[in-house]
Amino acid sequence: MKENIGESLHRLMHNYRHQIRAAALEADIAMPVTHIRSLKCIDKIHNCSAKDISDKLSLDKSQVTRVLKELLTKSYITKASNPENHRSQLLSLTDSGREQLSRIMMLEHTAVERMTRNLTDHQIEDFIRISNIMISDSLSLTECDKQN
Amino acid sequence: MKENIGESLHRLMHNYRHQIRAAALEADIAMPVTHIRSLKCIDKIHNCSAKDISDKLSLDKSQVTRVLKELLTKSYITKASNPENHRSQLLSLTDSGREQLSRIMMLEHTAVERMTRNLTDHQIEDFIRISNIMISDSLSLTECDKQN
DNA sequence: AGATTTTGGTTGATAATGTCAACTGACAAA
DNA sequence: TTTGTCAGTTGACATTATCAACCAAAATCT
Repeated sequence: MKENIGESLHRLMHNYRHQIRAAALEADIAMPVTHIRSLKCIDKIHNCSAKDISDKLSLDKSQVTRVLKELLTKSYITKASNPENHRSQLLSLTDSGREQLSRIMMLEHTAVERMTRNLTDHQIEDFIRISNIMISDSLSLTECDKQN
Repeated sequence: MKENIGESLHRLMHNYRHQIRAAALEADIAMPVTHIRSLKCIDKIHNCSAKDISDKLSLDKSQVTRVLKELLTKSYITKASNPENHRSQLLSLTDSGREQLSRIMMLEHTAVERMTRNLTDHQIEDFIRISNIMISDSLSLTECDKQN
């Protein structure tokens, strides 16, 4: 039974991305999922840094650098140097970024709503809880990885 | 709460792949996850065709063609023309493919075992059941897509 | 203080995965 | 026989992931 977890994950992931992407296209918003996730992260974390994104989203630092570069050129975010620490940088959404994000959030919400329409709130909570247990179990094994 | 499903999925997926890949590397088996999944599919489905793989794994046909080509050159599988239908092809594992797969399955098993070590069997079943509901819910919305 | 290490971020290179459209040959329906 | 569908292939490209080398700021050590 356990052996099926991998396949379930793959298929679920695939469908989830597909939903999000399709919804975005329908609304004439063309943005890769990674960019969306990054925007959300910047919105959520006050004075967010690239490191924060890399940590929260499990993305490689280099990937983050590139995503941020694109978000910058599209003027969805701004980058300010941190007076407290000149290594890091303070990221924040511009008005247009915030606006874009809120449109995306609505789309995502309806997509998730569809995907979960046959689930009870209880099941959804279970699902997230179980996911988080598995995530932290995997992480506790890779703590030797200084990467990311 | 529901909004977190996406992030949970991403992180879980990322960690799962990482585990599998790390385990494979440790055992000197270098094979992309998609190839592994395809091998498993061919092993599971008797007289498997490329279409079967595309369907079961939610992979694009073109992706499947390329994966099969590589598996062929590595002699993990064989391709025979179907006497019943000259459009499709019968895929099957070679001895070396079968051997490789069984080694991988052991690795994956321990990886999954680790990831789920703090979960009860009941929780795992729940997780898979809920996943499958979400998958079929998404699929029922994209049935207009003739692609894949 | 000066030397060393760590940290946050950047760049380059490349692998793996996903998506789309055009195309072939075999088959099916009309 | 024409037309349409199906399984698979190919080309082109976008997105995501991984790794190593690198820089400058900051923390640590001695």
